[in-house]
Amino acid sequence: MVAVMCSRKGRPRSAEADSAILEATRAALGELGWSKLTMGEVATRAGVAKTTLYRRWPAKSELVVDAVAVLFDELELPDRGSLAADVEGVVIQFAALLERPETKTALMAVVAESTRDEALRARIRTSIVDRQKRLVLLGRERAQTRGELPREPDTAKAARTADLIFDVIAGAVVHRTLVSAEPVDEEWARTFTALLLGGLASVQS
Amino acid sequence: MVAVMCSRKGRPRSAEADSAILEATRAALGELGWSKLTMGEVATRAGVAKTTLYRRWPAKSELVVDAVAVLFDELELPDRGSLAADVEGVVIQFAALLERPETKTALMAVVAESTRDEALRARIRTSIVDRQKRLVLLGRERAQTRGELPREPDTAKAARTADLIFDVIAGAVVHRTLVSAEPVDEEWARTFTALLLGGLASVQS
DNA sequence: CCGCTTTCGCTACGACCCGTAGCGTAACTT
DNA sequence: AAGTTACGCTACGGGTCGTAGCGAAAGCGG
Repeated sequence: MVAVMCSRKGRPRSAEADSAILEATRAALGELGWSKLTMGEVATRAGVAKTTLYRRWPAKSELVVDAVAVLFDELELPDRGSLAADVEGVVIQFAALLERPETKTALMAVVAESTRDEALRARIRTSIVDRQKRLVLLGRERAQTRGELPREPDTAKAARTADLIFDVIAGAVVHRTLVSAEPVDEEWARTFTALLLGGLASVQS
Repeated sequence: MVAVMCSRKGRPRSAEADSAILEATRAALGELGWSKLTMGEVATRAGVAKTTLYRRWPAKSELVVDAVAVLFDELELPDRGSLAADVEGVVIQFAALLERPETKTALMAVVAESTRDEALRARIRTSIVDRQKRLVLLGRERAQTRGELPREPDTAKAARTADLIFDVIAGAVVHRTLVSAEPVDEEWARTFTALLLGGLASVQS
C-alpha cells in the first residue's frame, strides 16, 4: 500500500476500492496469467474505473506485488519440536504457496521485471522477501534455544549464514517447483532438509 | 531453431537471418528488458521483415528461449582436481552468466510465462535446463572416479539425488543473484559448496 | 449548513504493438 | 525452364496503454 500522509483534506480514498482491486488482481492473475493480465481487465472486475487504478499504482508490476504480498503473510512457523521438523514444515508450506496459480506466475514475472527497475526491487524486498527471511531467523532462534545449534558470537558471520540458508531454501523450492516442475512432497522435503542441516553442521565448525 | 526436415524443395530459409534475429534479440533484451522488447524492434535490428519473425517463432517467449539458450552452452566443467573445486567453479560461472542483462531478465520472464504454457516449459527444459543438469552428472561421475563419492547402486535413488543437487545449486545461485540481488563472490561460493558437500555426506549415508 | 478540496466514474483520445493477409520478387530444387 | 518456397513490403482491424478532461460525489473545515 502507498503510504499517503500529507492529505488530510478532501475526499479520502476508498479502502473498499483498494481491497477490491487487489482481490480482482489476484483472481485475474490466476485465470489469465501475467502476460494477458491488463489494467482494464482488473478495473472491470473490481468495479472501478481504470483511472482509479493508475492513480494508485503506476504500473502493472507494482500492483501485482501488492496484490500477492499478503499471501506470503500466511507463512507461519509453528513449533514442531525439532529444527528438522520446522524446516520440513516451512518447505512444504512454501511449496504449497507456490503451487497456487496467482503466486507462481506472479513471483517470477515480477522478479524478471525488477532486473530493470530498482524501485520495484525494493518494493519486492520489503513486501515479500523480508517477510520470508523472518522465518529463518525465528527458526534459528528456536533451534538455539533447544540447543540444536550453537550461538554464533560473530554477528556478521551469523547474518551471512542466515542469508545463505535463506537463499538455499527459497531458491531450491522455487527451482524445484517452477523450473523442474516437480512436486515438493514429504519425501523431497525430508531429503532436502537432511542435506541442509547436515551441511550446516560442516559450515558451523 | 525449429527443426524443419520435410521441406527439400523451394527456397531454403536463410541461416543468416536466423543468427541475425537471435543476435538482435539478445541485444535488444539487454537494452530494453523483457516488457519493452517487441517483435517489431527485433525485426528492425536484425534487418528483417516482421513477417519473417512470425514464420519461425509463434511468440516472443519462444524466440527468447532460443536466443538465450546458446549462452548456456558456455558453461563448462573443467577438471579442477577436487569435487569442491569443481562445484565452486561452476557456481561462479553460472552466477557470471546470470549477471549478464540478457540472461537475468530473460530467464525469469520465460519461466514466468511457462507456468501457463506447457509447450514453452518443454522447450525451456530441453534448451536450457537439461544442458545444465548435464554438468551435475559429469561432476558426480568425476568425483566417483576420484573416489570422493561412493557409487550408488540404486539407479532411481541416484537420479533423485542428482535432481536434488541440481535444484539446490541452480536455485540458490539464481535466488542469490536475482532475488536477494547480492553478489556471488569467491567467499559465498566457498561457503555454499561446503554446505552442499557436507550435506551430501549425510544424505548418502 | 456551506465552501473547499480531493477522489470518483466516465468518455475520449493518440500512440503503440499485435498478428495476419496479400502481393510481387528472390532463391533454390529437379 | 518450371515448380516451390522464403523473402520484404505494405496495410489492416483489434487490442492495450497511459493521459486528459469533465461533472458528480464524498469528507473536512468553518
